[in-house]
Amino acid sequence: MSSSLSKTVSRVCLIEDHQDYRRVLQQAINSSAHLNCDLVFSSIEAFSEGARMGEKVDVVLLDLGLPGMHGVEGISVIQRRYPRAKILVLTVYDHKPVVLQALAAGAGGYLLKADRIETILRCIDEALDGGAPLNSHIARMILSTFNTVKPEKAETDLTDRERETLSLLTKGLIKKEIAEKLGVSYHTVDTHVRNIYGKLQVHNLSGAVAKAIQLGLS
Amino acid sequence: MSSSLSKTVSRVCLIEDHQDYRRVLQQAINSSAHLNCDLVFSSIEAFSEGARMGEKVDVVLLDLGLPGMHGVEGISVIQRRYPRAKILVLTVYDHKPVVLQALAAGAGGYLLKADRIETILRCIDEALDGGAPLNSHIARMILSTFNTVKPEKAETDLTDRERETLSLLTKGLIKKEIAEKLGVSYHTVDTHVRNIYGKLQVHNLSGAVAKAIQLGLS
DNA sequence: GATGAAATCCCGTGTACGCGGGATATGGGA
DNA sequence: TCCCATATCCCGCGTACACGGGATTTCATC
Repeated sequence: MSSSLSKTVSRVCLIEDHQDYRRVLQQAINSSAHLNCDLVFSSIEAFSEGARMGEKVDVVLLDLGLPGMHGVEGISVIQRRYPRAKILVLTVYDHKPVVLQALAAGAGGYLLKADRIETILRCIDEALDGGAPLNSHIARMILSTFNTVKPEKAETDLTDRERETLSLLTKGLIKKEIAEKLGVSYHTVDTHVRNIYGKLQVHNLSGAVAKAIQLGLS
Repeated sequence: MSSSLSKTVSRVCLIEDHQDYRRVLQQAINSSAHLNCDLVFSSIEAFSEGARMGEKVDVVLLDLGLPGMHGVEGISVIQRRYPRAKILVLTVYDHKPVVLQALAAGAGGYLLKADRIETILRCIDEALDGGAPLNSHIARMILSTFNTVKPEKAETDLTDRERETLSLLTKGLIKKEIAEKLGVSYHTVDTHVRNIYGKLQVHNLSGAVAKAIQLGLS
């Protein structure tokens, strides 16, 4: 019904190694009147060879788990080739580190293969409309990174002075500097640090600093 | 068609000061067979008086811009009263600080009043289903906070070996242990660490570990 | 084949740290 | 009132670290 609106047809690029899924998705996209998908690749390497700069591409659907270069690294490759395209990750991976890496790399959305085809099409439209489509569970995962600033306070029964000392350690100060800053002797700081070791179950500064930051005590 | 499924009816609480919008929304929710909305308030204060602990409430739709206590602070009030309820912000505010504050406070989703009523109903279902419904533009805003976390990748030009060494340092290992783990001599590790100091512009292990974790090199 | 970056190895010196032992003072709770 | 956690201070020993000098090998790129 909208073939006359050829000006508003958006072009989708698909990078996916599973032949069957790729074909189904491509057909579904092409059956959408305002979408066109004639650029399909099965790896980042194939994309690098086949995709030409300056082509009009609006949305790239990118699988992670590809043979060869992993998708997360591929995001920057795609961005260089198609600076104006929205890159939507479409994968089975729902593990936090991967998700956050992909988003940090510049993904404009994150969908899961468990999503229905119609949902994916709707998300493409959402991306074209300036949005950032996210699978519900991915969205929840992202929100959880905002709340989890205070995860476990059970182990964190440090005293005020210990907390203060630890905070300065995470800034790279040495004990002597901390002593001066807090207006106490080196030995005091040393004792605090020892107590911190006991409570955090570490036995050197590196470990204490690592735990401190990971527990959000910085 | 599902009034017989009364067991699966979910209860929605609505906190909104605009009378008209509140009424329209309440009616729309109640016209949904599996949703029920008989708890409506026009401010956090009214909510505090009227809402009783222990009530079955699955979703709270919360306006920000309320008279009296601002919605963002209200989130924790609601959480204390209904610890198991999902709190969905529904407002006109789309400014980044407000959004991030609300999410950090524990909001389980963020919708805009510009969204259509049907969209809002769908988002309620999404929240009930364990998801985190976000308005497209809000989602995009959140993603943008991930991209801007990577300002200086110029400093992060560590070699593979240096990265590996740094990673083990963040686990609390000492140089000797790292040497054994990597199958090299202590001196090699020592050199790597020196180079890391130069590249990260620190001069002790604590500082290196702190920078590593903060830059996401762990 | 030269260049250079990366990874590997080594020595020596001075300093900071880890930890074993202490001690004193304060303040709140049993 | 006594006890205990907290915060403060001190000594000494052995070890790990920081940093100044070196060096060789590999490997890709020019």
